[in-house]
Amino acid sequence: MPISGFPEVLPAQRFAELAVLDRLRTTFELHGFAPLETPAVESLDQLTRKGEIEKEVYVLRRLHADAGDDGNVELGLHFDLTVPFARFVLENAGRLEFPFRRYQIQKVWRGERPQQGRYREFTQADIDVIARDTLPFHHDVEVARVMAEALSTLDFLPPLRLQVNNRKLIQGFYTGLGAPDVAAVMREIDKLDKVPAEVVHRALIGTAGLTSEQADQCLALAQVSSADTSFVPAVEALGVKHELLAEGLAELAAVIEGCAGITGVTVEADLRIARGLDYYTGTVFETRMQGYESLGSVCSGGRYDSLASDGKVTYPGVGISLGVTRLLMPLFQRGELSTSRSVPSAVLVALPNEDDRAACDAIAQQLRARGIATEVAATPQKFGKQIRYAERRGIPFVWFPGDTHEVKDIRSGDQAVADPAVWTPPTEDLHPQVVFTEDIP
RNA sequence: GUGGGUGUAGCUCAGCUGGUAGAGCGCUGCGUUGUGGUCGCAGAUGUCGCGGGUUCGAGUCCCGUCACUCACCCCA
Repeated sequence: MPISGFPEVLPAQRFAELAVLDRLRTTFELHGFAPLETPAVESLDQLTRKGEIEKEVYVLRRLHADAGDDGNVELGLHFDLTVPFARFVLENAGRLEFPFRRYQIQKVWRGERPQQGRYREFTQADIDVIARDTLPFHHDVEVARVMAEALSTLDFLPPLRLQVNNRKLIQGFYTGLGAPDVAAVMREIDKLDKVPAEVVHRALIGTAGLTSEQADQCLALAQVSSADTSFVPAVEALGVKHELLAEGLAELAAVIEGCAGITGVTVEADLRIARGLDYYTGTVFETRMQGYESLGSVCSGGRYDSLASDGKVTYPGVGISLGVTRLLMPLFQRGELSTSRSVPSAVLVALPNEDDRAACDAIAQQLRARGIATEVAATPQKFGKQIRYAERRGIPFVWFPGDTHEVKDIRSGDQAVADPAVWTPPTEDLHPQVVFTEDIP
């Protein structure tokens, strides 16, 4: 049994995961994002630079470390890809062309207690755009759009909703309303997922120091959501006025408009999204998967104006991070996502006799040369056994060598004469196909 | 870190107030002597998580421990 929180991915599942990674990569690169890989290990200084001691970091240590030579450089495994990226940007600022756009798909580690959808080792796929001094707002739109497009290529997943909000908008709203502690209001509003509105209402009065009317207003704002820009008049109707609010509204509207026309993924403004107390300063993202709401967000991010700074120059950025493991493992566990077969082979060449192995290998080579994944039967068992071997693994075709070759589609039972120099399986059988099975009775 | 739940065959689980360990699925073989799936017949597999205690006797009761799992916290 694998160690809890360190998922083990079986072949059929791994095919699905690789398909996801391929599509993400393709989309990211189509939009000009450059690949980057940073080390799994960073100095503890770097990892905790933002004072985020909250995150449980796995530290790295040699089993046989010399007692005397304690080399007091403390190392840890990275817990996300944004912090290492910020370090990378600062170190390479002189060599980079800004705005710098990169994608990064890597494992990260967090020493938390694992549970459904929460792992200690998992894969994240991040895209970020970072600039020197100032980063034009249209990159917020770009990042949202690229991730939404990437997600829409994952057509075998349950429906996804990319929910967008803007910290300026809610901050401006709460400030314009006269809230004494804006951060406290956000913290309480963030609990609306799990706590009934009445409880949040009481907390807004008790903990965040609002009047009952102000609390009503905050809850009213949190209820606003729309997949188009109709949220703008809805917010304005609440009657609160503030410069930041107006700015945030305009930005959020721009993101929603910029994502218009994307199909397969719902992109909507949802004014309850707050993203805790992170480094986000404007646009914020969260993503939920239908039927898997309890997982929380599977893809989050936002605008951070001051994540990276060397004291003189500040590098503002905007990014979004997809939790590939969180997205896929729960689907695997419920048996809703799998692959048409557990091996790459599209063809099994039957082996009549051990003496025929060389001839069978030659047939396999002919097929492989044309891109058809092929294996030769391991032992010259009865053909019934060899067919069953293929069936168990989901291999769709069994090849019978002879004076006239024959190939059998073991799903239909159809068998026909074939020439290894020209025969090709249907395109959909060439590679394992990712399949989403609605639900199992 | 805090608080619940669960550990029995490869998998899903049953096993009552203690009395020598079970089902379904899967697996292997045969029927079907070189073309699978259906069907029939036969067969194999367990340190009952681990350690201790109570008892004539513990899968069952008690204590400890480990693992898994769920919730809180936090988040992908």
